[in-house]
Formats: sequence, structure tokens, C-alpha cells
Amino acid sequence: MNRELVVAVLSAGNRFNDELNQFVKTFGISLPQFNVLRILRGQKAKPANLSTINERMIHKMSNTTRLVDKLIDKKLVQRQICEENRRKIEIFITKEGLQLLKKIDHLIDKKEEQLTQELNTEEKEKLIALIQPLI
Amino acid sequence: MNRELVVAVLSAGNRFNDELNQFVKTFGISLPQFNVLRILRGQKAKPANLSTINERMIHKMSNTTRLVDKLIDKKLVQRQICEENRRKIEIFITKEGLQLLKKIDHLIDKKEEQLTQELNTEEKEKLIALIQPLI
DNA sequence: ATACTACATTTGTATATACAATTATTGTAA
DNA sequence: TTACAATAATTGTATATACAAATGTAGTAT
Repeated sequence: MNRELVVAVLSAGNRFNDELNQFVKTFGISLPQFNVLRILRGQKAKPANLSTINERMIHKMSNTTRLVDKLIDKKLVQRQICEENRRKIEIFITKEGLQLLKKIDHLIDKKEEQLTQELNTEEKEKLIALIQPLI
Repeated sequence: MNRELVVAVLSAGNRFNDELNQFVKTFGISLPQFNVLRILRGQKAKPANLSTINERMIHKMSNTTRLVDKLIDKKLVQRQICEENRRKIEIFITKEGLQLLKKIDHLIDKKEEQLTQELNTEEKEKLIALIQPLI
């Protein structure tokens, strides 16, 4: 039964991953990139350094530098050396980044609704509670 | 709440993925490669072609040819052209492949148990039932 | 037989990710 | 002050994966 559970979690995770990736790709970014943008928006004015971003990412990566590089190329975020601690790099989301998120916001809500539509509200709540301890 | 559910499923999936990958890597293979080996063992003597493998894979890949190439390099599977339908390629697991799986079998059981240990039997059953419709 | 379509796999190429080693900066103890 | 360890990020390199185009094979209609 453990096997069955593990396979089910992996399968659902992969499916969500693939579909969301496919979706955000139409906006020229990958799912990890999209998540970083949302993390940065969540910071409000406060910038985040790479370590912070890494901690909060859903899919931990070994190479956040290059992921952020791609976002910089697209002018969606900005990099800036932290003056108090020059080892740190502060990352901001740009106006363009915020605009892109704004375009996606409503659509991703619908996408998420679609991905989970097989369950009713009560079932969703139960599932969240049950899966939480596995994270 | 949909967002919360999607994030939870993605997070648990990524965690399982990372940990299992890490684990099977100690045997010189990746998780997708390990899953293909198990699919082939499940075929018993019957060989599988690439399309069949692709359908059954937990993580659908765009490039099963090269994944199988790696397994061939490691002498864990064999490739053979199907004589009735020369478009198809038949893939077998080798004796070495079976031996490797045998070495891993018990350990992966324990790993899966460890990954799911936060839930009791009843909770596991409920979780399986709830997550199934999302696959 | 020929042309056309569908099927099954492979290959070229670009991109993404993992891993380890390196660089740069800071803090601290001798 | 110097040396050393700790922290933060970057880079080189190998590997993995995605995507589209190409190859080879079989079936079918004319």
C-alpha cells in the first residue's frame, strides 16, 4: 500500500507539474521561474536574496543563479548587490514582472480549479490535511 | 484553497521524487530508469516496445529512446527489432537488470515506508482514494 | 506498382538541471 | 594584522529533458 501511495503522489505531482509548465510556457516562462516571480511579489518592496528564494521554492534547485539570470534576461527581475553584506544579492521583481503576473493571475486560478475539479470542497480540505504531513 | 491543494500536491510529489532519485542514484540509475526496469520486469518474458513503456511510465518523457540507451549502456536491458512489425523495437530486461532490481527491492520498500510514515494505515487509504481522481 | 497516410522510433539541437569546484565577502580567533 | 572558517553566490562541466524534424516501416486506396 505504501507503494500505491507513493506512486499516486508522484503521478499527481507530475501531472500538475506538466500541465502548469505547459500553461505558463505560453507566457515565455517555466514553472520554477513563475514560482520565483510569485515569491518576489510576495516580498512586497522588500528584496529577497538567492538563499531566501531557494528556501521558498516548491521545487528546490541546485542552481538558482541561472534561473534568476533567465528572468533578468527577460527583464522580469533585477539584481542588486546588498550594501550591508556584499556577499548577498538582492533580487527585485520589476514593473514588467508584476505586469506579467497580473496577466497570468486569473488564468492560473482557473487552471488550478480545473486541475482539482474532480474533488468537492470537503474532499479538497481532507486531501490537503492528509498530504501535508508528507511534505 | 485550490492553490493550497495544488501547492501541496506539487511539494509532496517533488519531495518524493527527489528522495527516491537520490536513493536509486546510489545504484547508478535515475528514478525514471528504475521505473522502466520495473515495468520491464512486470512484463515477465514478454518484451515491451517503446510506446508501451512510455504509456506506463509515471513521468511521461519526450525521449524514451535515449533513456533506454542509457540502460543498454549499463547492460541492464536489451534491444531487439520486432520481426512481425519492423517498426517496433522490443525491449527486454537482462539478467543483470533483474539482479539489480532484486538488490533494490527490499530497500525501496523501506524507503517508501519511511516516506509515508507520518500517516497511519487508515489515513493512507483515504489519501490514495482522494488523490486518485487527480491523476 | 505508386502515392499517401499512419505509425514507431530516432536524431539534432536547444534548454534545463545537478554536482562539484571556485570566487568573493565577512566574521573571528590568535 | 593575519590566518582561518563560514557564508553567499557563481561558474565549469556533465547529464537530462523537451521539442521538432527526420527516418524507416507498414497499411491502404487508386
